[in-house]
Amino acid sequence: MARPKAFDRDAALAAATKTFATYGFEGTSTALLVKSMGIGRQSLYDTFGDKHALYLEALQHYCFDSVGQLAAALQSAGSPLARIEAALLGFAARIQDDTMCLGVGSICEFGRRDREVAAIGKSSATSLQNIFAATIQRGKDLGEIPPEIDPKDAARFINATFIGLKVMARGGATHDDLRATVQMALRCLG
Amino acid sequence: MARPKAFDRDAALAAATKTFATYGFEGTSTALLVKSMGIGRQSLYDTFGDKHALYLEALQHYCFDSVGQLAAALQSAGSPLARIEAALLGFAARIQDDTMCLGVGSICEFGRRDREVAAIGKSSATSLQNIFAATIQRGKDLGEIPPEIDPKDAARFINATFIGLKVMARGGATHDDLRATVQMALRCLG
DNA sequence: ATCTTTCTGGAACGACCAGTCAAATAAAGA
DNA sequence: TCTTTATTTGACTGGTCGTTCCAGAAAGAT
Repeated sequence: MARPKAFDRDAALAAATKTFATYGFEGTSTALLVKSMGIGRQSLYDTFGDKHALYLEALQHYCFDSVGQLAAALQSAGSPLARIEAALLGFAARIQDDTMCLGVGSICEFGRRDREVAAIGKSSATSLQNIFAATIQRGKDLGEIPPEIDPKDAARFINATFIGLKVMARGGATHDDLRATVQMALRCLG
Repeated sequence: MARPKAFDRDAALAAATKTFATYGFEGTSTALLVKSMGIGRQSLYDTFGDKHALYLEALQHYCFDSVGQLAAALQSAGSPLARIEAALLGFAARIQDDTMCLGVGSICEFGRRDREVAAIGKSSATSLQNIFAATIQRGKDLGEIPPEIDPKDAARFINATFIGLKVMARGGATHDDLRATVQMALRCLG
């Protein structure tokens, strides 16, 4: 073994994630990445491959983390409806410092052109909707949510509203606007 | 007066709009614009200024048209709820040929960094939500929508879901998925 | 038909892009 | 301490970016 890396790989990846989330893939130059990650150019290429590979890894990592955090928030004890409300609002609040949700950003920027990006997006959307569906099922079991609601449809709908919230937050919507929107969405489940 | 332009300005602008909607601002090169618009390089710069000015004009035009079309669809006679459903589905269906809604795309790509882009987005979102609110008010008057619904909140919520639908369509959601999602959203108003 | 004004198309510009190379540096093992 | 191996640093590459210049072509006005 020889000289170890002088930077924290995870921290560098997190910085890249934030930069990509703010400026998009095409809007982020390698010079900006090098600067925001605080590492040398060659270190970037040695450690992460190239710009596209770095983007994929950032996206993968971001989606995995986000779904995990939302799962934790949704699966904790308490009223399922209240959990959903808190999870959506908590997440949307993080957008407001001018960074987009990288998952939504990647879909908007690439659509289905980039197969790898699309696969990550599709897979994490499925995971997230499964978690929403489980929470909704729990709400049905508890009698909070009426039995005629199909958990899969409702989960997809909640995800759609969630995406809309993130875009609105990116556009500068106030926290009050977001909260009122979430409360309207939850009416459907009540 | 001298030689008239050999191309249709509106058609060229429409082509640019489609290209921007597909690849985003940063993802669209002037070479691609020249090709997709079917005009010469110099004609582009003489007629539209520069790439950014062309983007702004395309965005403005697109938002104006879209809001107008949605207004027409929403204000036509018939059940307000059915009008909303048809308007949302009709619009989302147009996304599927791998072009994004340019309005949503611009917010996702730029956030609030570009003041002019943000202003267009904000203004057309307000217009659209006013139209939704009027339609919802009409639904209340007709007794289709319960009186405790606040039209402004409901309109913002419908817009959020609408944005989510467009992103999902861009990501490859099926028409059935979109329809089920719209129907869930309309439950909130019923 | 000629003039004048505009449009057109191709070549060219400097700036910046993503990515590479090689010399210099630093840490671990002998 | 000396070798080995990896990381770092910064200069550098070919290519593409948005934009402009220029010469030629075309159509209304005279």
